[in-house]
Amino acid sequence: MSKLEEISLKTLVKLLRASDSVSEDVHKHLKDYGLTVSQFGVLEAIYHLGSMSQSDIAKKILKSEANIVTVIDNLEKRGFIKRVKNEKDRRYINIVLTDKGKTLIEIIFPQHKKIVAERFSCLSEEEILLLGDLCRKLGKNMPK
Amino acid sequence: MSKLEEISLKTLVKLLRASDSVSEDVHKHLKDYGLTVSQFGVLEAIYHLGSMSQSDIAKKILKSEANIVTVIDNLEKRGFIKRVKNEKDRRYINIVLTDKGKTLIEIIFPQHKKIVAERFSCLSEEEILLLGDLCRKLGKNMPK
DNA sequence: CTCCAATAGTTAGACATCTTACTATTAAAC
DNA sequence: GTTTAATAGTAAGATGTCTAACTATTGGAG
Repeated sequence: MSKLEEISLKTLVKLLRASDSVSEDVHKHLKDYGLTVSQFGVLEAIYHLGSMSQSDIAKKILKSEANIVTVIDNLEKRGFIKRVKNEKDRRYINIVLTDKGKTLIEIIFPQHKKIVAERFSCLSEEEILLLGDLCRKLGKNMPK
Repeated sequence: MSKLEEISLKTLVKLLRASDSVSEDVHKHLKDYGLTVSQFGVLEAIYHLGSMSQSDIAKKILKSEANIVTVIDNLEKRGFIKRVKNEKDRRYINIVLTDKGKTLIEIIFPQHKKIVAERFSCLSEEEILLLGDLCRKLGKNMPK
């Protein structure tokens, strides 16, 4: 086995495990609010970026269109978001945060920030930046 | 928002996206063989480490005990592994690779290595090692 | 020795997500 | 303009995974 293949394989395992472990830790508290990771992703996206269509959301949180329908359905049932038809192009539906949804995300997000920072505190600031940089190089369609 | 919180959040997003993107790319070819990622993980684990119990496998591939039962069921149905009762401690079941399973993994694994190395080729050797190191620091129960 | 706690595995039921096929709407080609 | 292709969203069905409750087996405390 070539050396590059070997270190790539080992790094793959570490990357996937680190990602799993971090994701589990930082999303655990969502259960207290009955939210899935995807539901939180939707609320967070429209809270920070404003209302957008379902397909935009799908791209944003990397889930299939069909799945987003279910996620939005469930958030809508609980009154955290609402669907608003776009009158200019009636194919589009804008997903809008309700007051109830805004209240919720404003409770959860500060906790989330703290938990994430805590989880990354085993790395120095330089290491966190470096890790982000390497992930950006490795990923596709990455945020800046 | 504190600076450390901010860079931690951004790095979290990059880590999860990179991991998703890489995982999708390097596991795509498994569908050609009708294998799920978990099924491949089981075959690969017992191919390289020898037969082990279901609970060992669960720890190894980071899935729940209950899920491993299903994964093993499906691999067994297709004749890639078999269950062998451990006679010394009858609570344990050893999962053993069959000849058919060995043939399969010996076809898939070399392809897998190549695909992974190819996927990491946007990074230099030093960067891959560095990424692995940072992930190891960040994760829990990480391989060396 | 007996009983209790821990461990390995299984089953049932729930849920998130995926793929595929479908409808509705818009844009583009001719 | 009419037809055709592309896009947004939905519905149906399948699958992978989870939690919780259960059985079987083993080890340890008294």
